[in-house]
Amino acid sequence: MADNGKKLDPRILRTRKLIESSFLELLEEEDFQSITVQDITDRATINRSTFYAHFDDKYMLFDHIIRQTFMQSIKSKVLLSAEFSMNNLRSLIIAVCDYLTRLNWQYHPTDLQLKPVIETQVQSQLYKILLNWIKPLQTDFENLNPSSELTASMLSWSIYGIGLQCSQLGELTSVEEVADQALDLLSGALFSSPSIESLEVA
Amino acid sequence: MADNGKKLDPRILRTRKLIESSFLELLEEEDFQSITVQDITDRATINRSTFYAHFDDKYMLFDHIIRQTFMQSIKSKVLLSAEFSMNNLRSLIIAVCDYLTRLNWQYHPTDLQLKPVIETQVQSQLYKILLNWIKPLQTDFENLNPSSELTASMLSWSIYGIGLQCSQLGELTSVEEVADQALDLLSGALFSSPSIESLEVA
DNA sequence: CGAATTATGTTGTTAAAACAACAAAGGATC
DNA sequence: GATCCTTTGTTGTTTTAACAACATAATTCG
Repeated sequence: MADNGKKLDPRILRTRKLIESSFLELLEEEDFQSITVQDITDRATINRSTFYAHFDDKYMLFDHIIRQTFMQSIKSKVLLSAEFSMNNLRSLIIAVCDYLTRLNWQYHPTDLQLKPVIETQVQSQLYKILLNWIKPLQTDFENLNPSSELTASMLSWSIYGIGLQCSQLGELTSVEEVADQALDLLSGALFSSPSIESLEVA
Repeated sequence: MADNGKKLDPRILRTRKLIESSFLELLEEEDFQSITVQDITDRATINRSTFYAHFDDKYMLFDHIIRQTFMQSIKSKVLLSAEFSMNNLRSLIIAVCDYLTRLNWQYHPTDLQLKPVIETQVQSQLYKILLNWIKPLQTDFENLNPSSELTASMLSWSIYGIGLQCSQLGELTSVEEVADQALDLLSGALFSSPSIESLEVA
């Protein structure tokens, strides 16, 4: 999605992968704050200054990691090239719940400042996915309300909220159950929209 | 032993390790002849021409790998810094048998031309080890017969022969049993030597 | 056999990583 | 608060790896 078309030097790819995997390993061992850039580069067997040629700092690295792991996780469970449908929306919701639940288990709750980073990345990626789904439906009815952008924005935040709720409930409630309840609410809102009212559940 | 005291560039170490591990992986999947330099460098995520900056060709790489894995295996089972004794000699014989037996299982018998490479490396490494053990014993009796060099040479070839025998017998015979039989023969020969006749079994 | 493909080894140029050294910010300790 | 020590981020230079292009074996295959 944000992939550069250029052929990247293999050394760049290797170095980035080394940084990413080292960082992910370290995150499972200790909390974010106590990890130094030197720790990361030591494990990656690269020079510290090389790190700064790829990332501004460890916060930017975390930002990148969240975007990457999120998209990776979503791609394995949802067909992003697909069209907008209640079934696809359901898959997306469940995938987001899964991802955020895993994060909740994995990272120490001491790293409170990481939440906004996760929030921003997850929401903005969801927005892009949803807009790609919704946009084609609206081409025949240009300039109608609500706009694709507004719908995508509201949906992305809703789904993020669902995922957050899900991750806080933990394993107590079934993810599918929560997703279906949320879908009921969303369908009511969506079917009042003139451009996507033809999408009743099959 | 043959380690260079210089601090090597981390990139060199990383590249070599990548080449070595890729090559070892490929050797478990297919036979030596069918492996190309490109195959190795593809898996190692390095450029083909970089390979030639480190090794002349894949034969030299194999040579290096044998030396490396042999010494690694021996070091884990025998104290190379120790002095010459029947017990240490026994450990060494068993370690060589183990190594050659594993090789026999691991590599395809189609690669017949690899045997001389293995032979040369194993024998020459054994020679170095034995000479380091024997040399100190002879300092008091310089220029006596047989020389340390001759003793080390004969012993190294003997042990290589034992290992070869062992690897051909396979799992049928106990390695320890073969080693003890060989030790009986060797002790007879060694105790006629004036410089190491004081080494009777404890 | 002869042509086509594939693998090998080499070279000169370009891009990336290593390194050392630095100033400055942050934390810990007394 | 002053001091020490660690971490951060930056810079200029050197070394290594990538790349492309080439000539030349070695294989495959019609």
